[in-house]
Amino acid sequence: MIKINLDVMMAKRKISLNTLSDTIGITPANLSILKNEKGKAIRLSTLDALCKALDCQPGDLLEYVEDESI
Amino acid sequence: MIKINLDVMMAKRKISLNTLSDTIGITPANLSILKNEKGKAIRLSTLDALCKALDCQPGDLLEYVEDESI
DNA sequence: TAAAAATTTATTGTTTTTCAATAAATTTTT
DNA sequence: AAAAATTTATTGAAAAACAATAAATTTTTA
Repeated sequence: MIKINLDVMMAKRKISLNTLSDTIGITPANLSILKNEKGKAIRLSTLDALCKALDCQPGDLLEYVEDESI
Repeated sequence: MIKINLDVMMAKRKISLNTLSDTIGITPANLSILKNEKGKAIRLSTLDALCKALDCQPGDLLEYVEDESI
C-alpha cells in the first residue's frame, strides 16, 4: 500500500492547502483529494511541483507500507 | 524534474525487466517505457507492486532533481 | 459564540495517460 | 551466429487526473 504523507510535509513547511494548491496550480479541492489517499495515480508533473514547492523528495511524500492482513 | 531510478534498483536486485514485468503484471514493453523516463504519470497500484517486488521505497525509485538552466 | 477561513465532499465533463496487446527492431548475452 | 532481452512503435480501451463549480463541514480567530 502506498501512503501519501503530504499532510506531514505541509505541516513541516507550515503551508496551508490553499496556498500550496495555488503555488502548484491545482485546485484546493483536487489537492485535498490527493492528500487524503483518494488518488489512484499521480502525474509526475504534479509530483514535481509538489517537491519543488515543499522542497522535498518524492520519498517524503510517498511511502510504501506492506499491509499485513491476518 | 522527476527522475526514475528503476534501472538502479533492478540492478541492485539483479532482476531483469522481463522477470519484473512478469512479477508485477505489466507487459515488458510498458515497463520499459516507465523505466526510461517516458512515462508521465504512474498509478499508485503500479508503484506499490514495484516497491513490493523490489523490496524498496518509492524514494528509491523516484527522485526529484531541480533542473538548473542557465 | 459568531463570523471567517480553510478543508472536504460531491458532481460533471474534458483531456490526458496508463496499460493491454501486438509486432518489429534493436541491443545484449551466450 | 543464435538466442534472449530490451526498446520502440502503434492502436485502442479503460481509467484517472484535473478543471470547474458548489455546497457542506471543520477549524480558526476575533
